[in-house]
This record gives sequence, structure tokens and C-alpha cells, in this order.
Amino acid sequence: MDNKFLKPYEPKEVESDIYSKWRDAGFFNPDVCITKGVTRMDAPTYSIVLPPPNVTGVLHLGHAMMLAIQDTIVRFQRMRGKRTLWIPGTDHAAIATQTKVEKLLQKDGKRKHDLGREAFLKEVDAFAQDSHDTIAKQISAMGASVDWSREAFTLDDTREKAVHTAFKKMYEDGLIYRKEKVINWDPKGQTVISDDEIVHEARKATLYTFKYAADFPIAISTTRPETKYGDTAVAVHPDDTRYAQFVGHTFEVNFAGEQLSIQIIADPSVDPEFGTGALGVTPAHSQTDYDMAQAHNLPLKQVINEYAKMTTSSELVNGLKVEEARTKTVEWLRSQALMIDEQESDQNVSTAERTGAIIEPLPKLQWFVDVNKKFTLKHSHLDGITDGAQVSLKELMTHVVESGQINILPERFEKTYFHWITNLRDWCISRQIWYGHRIPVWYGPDGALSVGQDPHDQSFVQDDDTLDTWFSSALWTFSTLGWPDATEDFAHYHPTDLLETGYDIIFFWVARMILMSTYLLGDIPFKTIYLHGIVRDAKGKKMSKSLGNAIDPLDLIETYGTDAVRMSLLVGIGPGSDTNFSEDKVRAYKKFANKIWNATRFVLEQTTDADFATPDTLTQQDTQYLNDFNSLVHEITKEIEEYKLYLVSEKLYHYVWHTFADIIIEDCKKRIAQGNEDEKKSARHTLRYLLINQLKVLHPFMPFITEEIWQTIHKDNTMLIVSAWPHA
RNA sequence: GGGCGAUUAGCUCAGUUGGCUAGAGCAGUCCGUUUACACCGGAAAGGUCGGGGGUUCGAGUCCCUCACCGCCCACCA
Repeated sequence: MDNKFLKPYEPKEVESDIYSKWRDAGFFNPDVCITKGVTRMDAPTYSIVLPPPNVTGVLHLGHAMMLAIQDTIVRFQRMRGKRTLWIPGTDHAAIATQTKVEKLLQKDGKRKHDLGREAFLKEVDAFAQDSHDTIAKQISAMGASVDWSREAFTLDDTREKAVHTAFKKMYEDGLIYRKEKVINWDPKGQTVISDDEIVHEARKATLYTFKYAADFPIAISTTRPETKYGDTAVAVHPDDTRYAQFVGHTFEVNFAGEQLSIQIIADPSVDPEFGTGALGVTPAHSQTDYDMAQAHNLPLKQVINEYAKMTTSSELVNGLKVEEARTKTVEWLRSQALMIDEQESDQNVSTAERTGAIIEPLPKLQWFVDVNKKFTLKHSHLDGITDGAQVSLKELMTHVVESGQINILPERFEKTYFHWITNLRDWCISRQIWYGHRIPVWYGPDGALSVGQDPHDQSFVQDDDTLDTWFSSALWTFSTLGWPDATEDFAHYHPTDLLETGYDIIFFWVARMILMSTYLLGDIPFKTIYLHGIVRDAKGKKMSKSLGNAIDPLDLIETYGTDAVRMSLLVGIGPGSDTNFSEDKVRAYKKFANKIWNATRFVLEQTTDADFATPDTLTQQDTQYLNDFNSLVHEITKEIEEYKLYLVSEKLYHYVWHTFADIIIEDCKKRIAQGNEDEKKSARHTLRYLLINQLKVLHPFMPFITEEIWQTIHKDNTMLIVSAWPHA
């Protein structure tokens, strides 16, 4: 027996060496596994992509959990003999990273616009590189057996090619279009954002009821009087007899110095019960009003600019911020005796997820992806959709989940997914920021356009905007495999088997991946979606740097070892459920590692390699032990395939500690001391056999300690990481 | 306004096709320097499984209802 077993297990002393051994042996790369004869060339494949962490800093416990889950599955599949590929990478996270760097520059008194686009982007690249290096270190520390030789970045050249190809195809199919529409403007971030980047906040607001002017016949209600300078109509319900006489008329009124031309229209979307039953229509500054204006051919009148300031001909409010303009307008209405009612009410305000700024709906020229337009899907690998079918993106996204080609775990998120698609509107993909994939459109003289490729012509100018960061990450399952080139990797590994990610990005990312994959490839991006929950602090609060309750996985690893950290993030945490994290749990699994260590010590003291071979006689008791173990293996094999790691990890813990150590070792101890020769042999075999096979089944969960023990026992340079999963 | 999740031991949580005396970690109690392990072993204690009703031979598990907490979605101005 090796003397190291005389001391408690010290993860720190072995982990980084073991990770290097695995990596240097090349076993993270399926090609090497084939070359070295540990995986058959014709073995079934198993592939997953790592959800690329944002290069905005460091990884948190949520990432650690994601890595633990994925690595456990990947190691299991590799041991089962599958041709297993796990591709790592990072995400440029356009807006998040840019904001972060801007803040850092601000500390040095520097500003984005003083630097200029190129110099600023250099700063961002440097930051992203640093961030990437830290992240790569953390991924390794977690023991993740990712194939580093295939590492990707959402903003590198290969991925840019994929983005350009995708954009071009969508443009040619009429699915990407440029149009002036009312969009969600973030006045703080100075960019448009998509519907999904909006967070609704409940606030108190006052609902004002008033008339524009004394000579105007209808009173309206609004929480935003300052937008009324942009009104071009008043809408009432078609059946509302109170206002029927006015419908179709246009009134010229002077509203606090602004000349308004208000047409009275009838629209069924107006609720006659709400307020006065009449709605002032502001097409330029409200999404709903814009839609109504489109339907009624109403003119657009912009009175608020990108800085959320008024641009009207009214002396009263021109140039003021919207909040100040509101106050002024309200005062004016009161003073003119036009105000009829003021009522406190609850209101949901749209704010920008990133900056927290209140969204200002504005008409702007932007790029969109049309989710409803039908197009011809030339080549379909999808069940129930034939080549050449006329479909929309929405239909594709719905179909693949509805038909069961993509399976979501936990199942309840399917409902959430369908609900989102039903309400989905065209996806605004342009952003007024610098960091990211620049829109691949070049404008030439006389309306000439080059889409998807640089014309290399001085008279052409590229679009200033960049793409929503999710546009490039939506291509991740195949852009990482070399698409649009017809690579071997793409042929072998797509569609991927599993997407494991947080439920909080089901819309941002998961749905968009399904959109892109079904459209561009006529295929699903993955077969199963496993959604994990959020790791909160011990009190159930969301971890964040600003709250000071964030835990760095590296600190935990330092104290308790990676295996313990992994187990603490696996045991008992089912898909889709949030977890409150406490260090006690990690401590418990550090003890567990030590228990394995000491059990090993005992077995090694009592047995030799030769005991592994089945002896002539096995006692009935030992046969029972071995049968029990084999049925456990059978059970957990099935459960891992069903992604029930939360159950399996607990069962293994329980078996090792309370069956193997508490019962079997104690029993064998007695028989080795007092039994006859056959009984001794039988007991030794049981111990040796169970030890070796426990190492195997524990390995995906606790890769370091099991590999360390394995290599101590096996002096022949074999590695547990590529040894065969036990047959059950 | 719509949808979803949670409510199990003092604390944090498992318990997925309804089935033996409901489990784990931590905390707490008692005993133990038995040759793998004090990062341990043994023993005991602790739960009307949120309330109420129903289905069933049998319910923590299924159905209805109520309560409280949390999350997501939503263009009632």
C-alpha cells in the first residue's frame, strides 16, 4: 500500500497534476481517444457544447454547477465507449462586456467617444482576453474534460463567417429586413434593445384624465401627459355610442403651445370601460399606439429624442427631460382647468435589464428578423416537415418541441417555451454599440447594397451598428463545428445530444438556437434540453458582486477540493429547481472524499491485485453483495442516461458510506480475521472488486480522487477517465 | 391580468410511474482511544409531510379548495 493513504486525502496536492495528465494524454479529444484505441471509430457519438460564459469577468457558482453537471455526463458517456465531444468556448457578450469596459475606463477618466471606435475596441479586446484566461483556468479547475483543441469564441473569425453566412441567407429569404419602427430605446445605454431585454417594474403612477383643450369634445386618460404633444388621434371603441358622432372627424387643437391635429378613430382594441373610454394615440412613443397607427394610416409625430428629452414646438416643455415635462404639463392642465381627474394607480414600467433605465419607445430605423413570414425550407431533416415546405420561423420553433424531437427537462418549461413563441414579435437584432459583430451590410452609391460580404470598394460604407450578441450565440451548436464549411466535425457531431443551461436564458438563447438551427440546417440543434436552476446564497438571495454574497468557486476548491464542490452542486438538485447553497454541504462531501480514501486504504491493506480475479468459491453473502452492487450499477446507468444526476449522486454517496463502508467492510473485516481460507479469499475478492468498480461509477462525479486512487493501484499507466464503465 | 414553482426534523433540502416503521447534510443529546477513517463509529431524540376536503385496500406522492412565499410572462392607456 502506498504511504499516502496514511494521511487524510489532500485534494490540493493532486488535482492540478491529474488535470494536466488527462489533458496531456489528449483524452478530452475524441480523435485522440480513437487513435489511442480507447474509443472505437464507429462508436456512437455523444456531443455537447459548453454554454459559452461571458467574457465579463469570472465564473460564479452557477457556472460551477453547469460544469459539474456537464462533465459528469460527458465522463459517463466517454466511459461507456461513446465518441464523446464537449466543445468549450466563450461569448463576447457584446453589450455586457462593452458596459463593463466603459465603467473601467471611466475610473481612469477616459470615455468611449474620446478614444474612438478602434481604440476603444482594442481596450475591450484586451479585457476580453484577460477574462477569457481566467475563465479557462476556472473551467480546468472544475475538472471539466472539454476539448480545448476545439475551443471557440463567438467573435472569432470562424464564427464571424457563420454569422455573415446566416445573415446573408436570412436577408435573401426576406427574413431579415430593415425598417423604421417604434422600438425599445434605452436612453442610458444609448441603444435599442429587444423585447426580451426588458424588465417590468411595478411602480405607483398617477392616471390623469383631461382634455387637450377647452374646445376639444373628448376627455382622455394617460399616465404620461408629456407624450401627448405627439398625439395624432383619439381612439374609441366602435360600439361606444358616447363618441360615435365624432368618429371620422379631425380636430385642430392647441395643446400647451403645440398644434395638434387629432383624428377620431374607432378601434376594437380600446376598452370602453377604462378611464373615459377614449385613448389618446401617440404613434411615435408607444408600441400599441404605433400598431394602431399603422392600421389606421395615422402620421407619426416624434416629440421625444434619444436622450429622453422633449423636442416639441411647445415653449413650455421643449428641451426638458420627460419627467420635468410631465410635471410642467400637469401644472399647465390644472391651471387651464382642463384636468378632470388625478388618480393614483399601479403601473408596470419597462426598464432596460442592463442599465435599469426606463425604456423610451421611439421610432427608429433598425434591422429585424421576421418570425412570421413563410419561406421555403429547402432541405428538412425534421420529422413531419418535408423538403420545400412553406413554413415560418415560429412554426419551426414550435414544431420541433411539440413533435418531441426536442425534449425539455423539466417538462414544465415546454409550456413556458410555447407561450413565449405565441407572443413573439419580430426580433430586433441591431444594436447601437461598438463591441460585437458589425452588421454585415455595406451601403454603396445609388442605394447599392452588399449583404453578407465586404465588397472591398471605397464607395461602400459598412453599417455602423452591431448585432445583438444572441445572434452569434444562436449559431453555437454548429458554428463551433466549423459551419458553414462542410467539416468532418459537423457531419459527425451535429445535432448535439444535450444542451445543458440555465432556465433563465431559455428565451434569449435556447429558443434562438432552435430558430437558427431549424432554419439554416433544417435540423434540430440538440435532442435534449436540461435546464438547471439558479444557485442562491444560504438565505435564498441571488448571488451578486454588489450584494457581496457571491462565492468564487476557486475559493471553495482551494478549501474543500473540486470533487466535494462538484458533489455539493449535484446531489439533490433536480433540473429546473433553484438551490440555496451552503458551505456545510461542501464540507460534508470533503468528508466523503476522505471516507473513500480511507476505505481504499483498508482494502489495499487487506488485498492484492490478484484478489480481483473471481475465486473458486464465493460465499453466499459475498455473492449477494456483488449482485446488489451490480443492480445498483444497472439502476444508476439508466438514471444517468435519463439525466437524473441528483438521484444518482446521492445513491452513490449512500452506497459507499452506509453499505460498503459500514456494512460490507465491517463484515469482511471479521471474516478475514476469523474465517477459513475460502471465506477469507471470498471476502478479499469482494472488497477488491467493489473498490475498483466503485471508483469507476464514482469517477464521473468525483473525477480527481477516483483517478488518483486508480493510478496508485494501477501502475501500468492506464487512466480511469478512459476505462470502461462496468457492465450491469 | 395569465402561467409556473415551493410549503417535509431546529436550519438547508431529497423523496418522478401511490406501497414495507418518511430520508440526508448541518446543528443538538448520550456512549466509544475495538488494528481504514475522530474529516470516525455506535445509540437515541426530533416530523399532525402548510390548512381543509376527496379518490383509494393504501396518499408526502393523485384530484379539488384555501393560505402564505417566490419566480416568469403580459401593449389596459
